[in-house]
Amino acid sequence: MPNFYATTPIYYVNDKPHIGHAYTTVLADVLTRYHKLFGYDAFFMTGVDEHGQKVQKAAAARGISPQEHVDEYSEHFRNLWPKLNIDYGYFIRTTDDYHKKFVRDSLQFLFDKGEIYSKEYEGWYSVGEERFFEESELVDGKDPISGRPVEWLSEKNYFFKMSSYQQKLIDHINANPNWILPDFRKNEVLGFLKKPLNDLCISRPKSRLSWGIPLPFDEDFVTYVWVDALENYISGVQDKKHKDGTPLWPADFHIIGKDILTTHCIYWPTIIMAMGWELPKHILAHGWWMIDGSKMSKTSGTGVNPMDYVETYGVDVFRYFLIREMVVGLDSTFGHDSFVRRINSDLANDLGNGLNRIHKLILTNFGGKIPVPPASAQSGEQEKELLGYSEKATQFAKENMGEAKLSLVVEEILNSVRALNRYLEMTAPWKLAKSTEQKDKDKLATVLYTGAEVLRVALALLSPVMPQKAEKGRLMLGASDSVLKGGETLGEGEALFPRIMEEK
RNA sequence: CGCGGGGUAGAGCAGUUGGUAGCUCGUCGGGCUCAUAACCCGGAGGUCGUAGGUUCAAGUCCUACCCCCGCAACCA
Repeated sequence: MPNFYATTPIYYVNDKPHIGHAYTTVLADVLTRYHKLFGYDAFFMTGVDEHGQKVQKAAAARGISPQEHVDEYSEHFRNLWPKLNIDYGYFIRTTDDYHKKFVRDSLQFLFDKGEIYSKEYEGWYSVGEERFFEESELVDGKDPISGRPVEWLSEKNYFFKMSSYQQKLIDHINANPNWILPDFRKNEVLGFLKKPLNDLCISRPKSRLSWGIPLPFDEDFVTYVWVDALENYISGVQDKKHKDGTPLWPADFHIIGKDILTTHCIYWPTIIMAMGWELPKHILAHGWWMIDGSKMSKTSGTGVNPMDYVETYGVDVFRYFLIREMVVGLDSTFGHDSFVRRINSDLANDLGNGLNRIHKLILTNFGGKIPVPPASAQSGEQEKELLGYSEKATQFAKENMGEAKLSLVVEEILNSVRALNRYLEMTAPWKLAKSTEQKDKDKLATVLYTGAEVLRVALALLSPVMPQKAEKGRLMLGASDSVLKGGETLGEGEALFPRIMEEK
């Protein structure tokens, strides 16, 4: 049994969950479910990043400890995932003790190995923003964000010798052209690596930031984000194994948004190299959701709120839209009209309606039992052609889930459903039903059986995207898990995907 | 010369290794009546941002330019 381990980023616990988090996690979930469907021992991990300045500040403002704050806020994410039908294997929190130990051990290892050194950092520091700015970033000599004055400050910090792994990283990328997906992101990273890499500042003095993991070799400092956050991918599964006993790491996929490409394709791999670990097999960077043409903003609460759609129209339909609409890698738009159009056209008109057609025809003509097809069934030209669509979709799904071309996979599945609707038009079972001739009766049984089979396959292939709806559809067909059996009794008929009706 | 993405029918988008330009919606006409005002057939509508180049052949490769957008080192 082949194995599969994927990760989402760990989300910053202080953030309010939005469509970005939802999409990344749904994508990971769907990918994982596809691998399960095709016989993999598949697992994915998500979680939250709980340290840092914003948490420290937010907790202070609420008059509670940072730990109390993150205990409460981490639930925002943990509670969201069931609502989105997310079936994660493990949820990691960076304040978990085993994680902190893992991070401290690795920092000590790097320090002992000479990969970490300290130096005085000098720069323009903004007290308001609590960070340094480059000379070039300043606006009129002031903090470009708040406009407040900055002061020249000197501060000791610890640095990771990232620069010494630059060439090794470039070599690895060139030797593994599918390591970073999609392709143009790989080029972007290579472009970035043309310039000399700096070393990476991995600490903050406790005086500035106390809410973090203390450096094992200097307790006056805490580690700053990179090592802490990125190592979750390994620390979270260090004691876990695939069913065949192999460890989960290295991951098959890191699924990330394009904004954190550099952290995952440069910082993280160089840390891994320094630690002597194995590199992840693929890093998949997706695009952003635009809301009505503008970039999603977590601060401006204006316009469409995609998360409301889960509540209003249902989870599975929401998941379908995300997966069908976004070409993995590129940006997409979340718009009300396109949502309604997509759902009505693909799911209500084609799939749901097609299912009802078959259901009703079997109900009235065969007393609600799947007709037993005569021997000639499926050997007719029309049947072969129709079933060809199902086979093509199955094949396409197997081949393309590896590169996560899910929008195309879904489109291919829908093609088989559209073919079914055409097939019904050509064979006109409602006319066959009126005939008394045996050959027409045989054909009728064949048509309805074949039609039901195509739907069964389509629903099975869509189950990673729409787990609940696919299951309901399967029950409607009375189909057992793998095969459609003649003689099985249909389930209750219902509009699986109600058409979204709106007054205009 | 910072980096990257996009510019394809009225709208929104696909277009793998170059070989008659597709999909969904909308629109016009027709059909069917099993079905969720659904479904099926046909039509109209595109000089694939601009200008060159390579090639027997380019939306698809090369060059230059124009327009829109994002990123520029912790917003998926």
